[in-house]
Order: sequence, then structure tokens, then C-alpha cells
Amino acid sequence: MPQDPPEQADNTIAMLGRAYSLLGFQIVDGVVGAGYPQKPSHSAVFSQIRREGSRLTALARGANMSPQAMGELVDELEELGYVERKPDPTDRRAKLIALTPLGEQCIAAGIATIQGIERRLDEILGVRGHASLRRLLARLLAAG
Amino acid sequence: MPQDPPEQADNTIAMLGRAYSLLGFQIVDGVVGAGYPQKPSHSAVFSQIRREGSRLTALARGANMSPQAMGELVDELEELGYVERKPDPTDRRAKLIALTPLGEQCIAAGIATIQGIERRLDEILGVRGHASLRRLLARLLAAG
DNA sequence: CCTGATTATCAGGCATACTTTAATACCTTC
DNA sequence: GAAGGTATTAAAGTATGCCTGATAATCAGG
Repeated sequence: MPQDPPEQADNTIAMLGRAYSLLGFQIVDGVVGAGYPQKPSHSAVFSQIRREGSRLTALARGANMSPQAMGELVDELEELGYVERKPDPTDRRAKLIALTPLGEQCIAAGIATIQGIERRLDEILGVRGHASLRRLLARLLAAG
Repeated sequence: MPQDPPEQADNTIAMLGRAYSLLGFQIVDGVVGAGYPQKPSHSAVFSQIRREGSRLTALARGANMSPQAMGELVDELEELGYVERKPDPTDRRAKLIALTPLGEQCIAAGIATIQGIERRLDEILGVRGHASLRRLLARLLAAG
């Protein structure tokens, strides 16, 4: 993730960065504040783990990192009680990493936090303004 | 800087993050590609250094970090030839950190890169769309 | 002119988020 | 059933971006 650009305080990119930083921290604070401690990097797991359980290598590929690095994230989440490792019935080398009930509550808290922030965006920008922001961002991302 | 939020791929915050990541890397790539190597953290210096030169402590306070940490950034920029330390004529304890001609060229390259990206945003979003995006972001940031 | 604050810097440490190397267990295929 | 590939894990290393503590020079006030 890059930093603020050199020079010129009010370019669009710097504003995007500040907005993201502002809201992103609110998510982490919200979820942690709701009683679900975690690190930002854990989202790499939460965002792609499947209900039936996911293999470590699959998670690593999906997050574009080494299986070893993903293994450490899973270790931490297991320690926190959010996921558990179960043997994969179809391959005895592999393990399935699956959410515990606490992990599901954590995800629910994350979704609730995000929805709360989005409602605040509706207030700040107006429902139409917020929709407009999303449309513009979508177009920007589509254009790559 | 936080990461992607847990869960839900298409919330506004995640879109902001992806947009920032996309464009932010383009800035670094652009400036480095123009022949001015640097690290993202160096922007903490470039963005606030004054033409007459700035004291280390002033830069550190402005970037909200310790003077030691700022000293290291200045070391690196001095090594790269972008800044130089000169004695402060008004205080023999202090040094003034000032841009070299190369440093000014680097800043110019940064500004040019940013302007190029902003022109691309004009193309992608339309001039009015881009202005609208900036207006929405400004309102978001003002509401804190 | 002594005292205490300020300026810069040296030295060492720490957290985050990865990496590579290597080992072990297991699968698949010839 | 041996060879080679895949899944996980342990161990150690790297890069970034900061920090605290201590030191030396200098300044400013009583």
C-alpha cells in the first residue's frame, strides 16, 4: 500500500488515501471494540474463507502470499478462537480451515460495522451522493 | 493504514481502498520510472519541506514522528542526493534540510506524474465526474 | 555563568508482514 | 512400488517503518 504522494496536498489520490485511512481504521476499531480482537492482516482470511472450510494453500493463493505466511495468520486466528483446523476427508495431507461459531460472530460484527459506516456515509453525503461516489469509484476501478 | 475490511467485497470502503492502492502505486511507479528512486515514506519529507530549508525537528513534528525516525528519512534522501543539510545561521545546534536541484526535479516529476493521473481521471470519469468525486471526498473528509 | 531546555545524532529495539529453505507426510502416476 | 509432485509446518531471514534511551553541542533565562 503506497503512502501519501510527494507534494501537492489536495490531489484526488491523496484525498482517496485519507478517506480510506479514515474509514478503514473505523472498521478495525469497530470490530475490535465489539469484542473481537484481530489484526488488519487477518482480513485476508476472513474475506475469502468458505463455509465448508478452505485449504491453507487455497487461502494463500487467494491472498497472493506464501502458504507459510498464510499459515501464520491461521495460527493467530486459531489462537483467537475464530477458526479451527480439521482434517480434510478427501486428502490426508491437507487440513480444512473453517470458521468457529465465534469466527462467524466476528464476521457478523464486521459486516454490522461496515453497514454502520455506510449508513453514516448516507448521512454525510446523502443517499444520492453516496451512490454517486460508489458509481464513480466503480468506473475508476473498471478502467484499471 | 488499514487493510481490506473483513467480509463483503463491494462496500464503499473497500472500493476506496482499491482505488487508492491502484492510483497510489501509479504515482510511485511514475516518479521512480522517471529516474527518481525513492521510498513511499519519503513523501513525509517532500510534502512539507520548505524552500528555505526546514529543521529536522520541524519536519518530525509535521509528520508526527520522532526526530530520530525523520533523521533516518533525511539520511536516505541525502544519500539519494535529493536534500542536503546546511548549518542554520540562526542556531548553531540546528541544521537546515533543503532540497538540492535534483530534489526539486524529483518534486517536479512527482507533480507531473500526479497531474498525468488526474488527467486520466478526467478521461475515465469525465471532467464533471472527476470534480464530483473530489467534492464528495472533500465532504467526507470534512465530516471526519 | 550555571541550569535546564532544545537540536541533532548514535545505538539498539520492536512490530508487521512477509520471504526462502528445509523437513515430513501423503498423493498420484508410470 | 518407486519417482515425483503437493500439503503443511518449522525455522530463520529480510524489509519497512517506526520507537526509546543516551549523548554532545548549543541556546536561553535567572
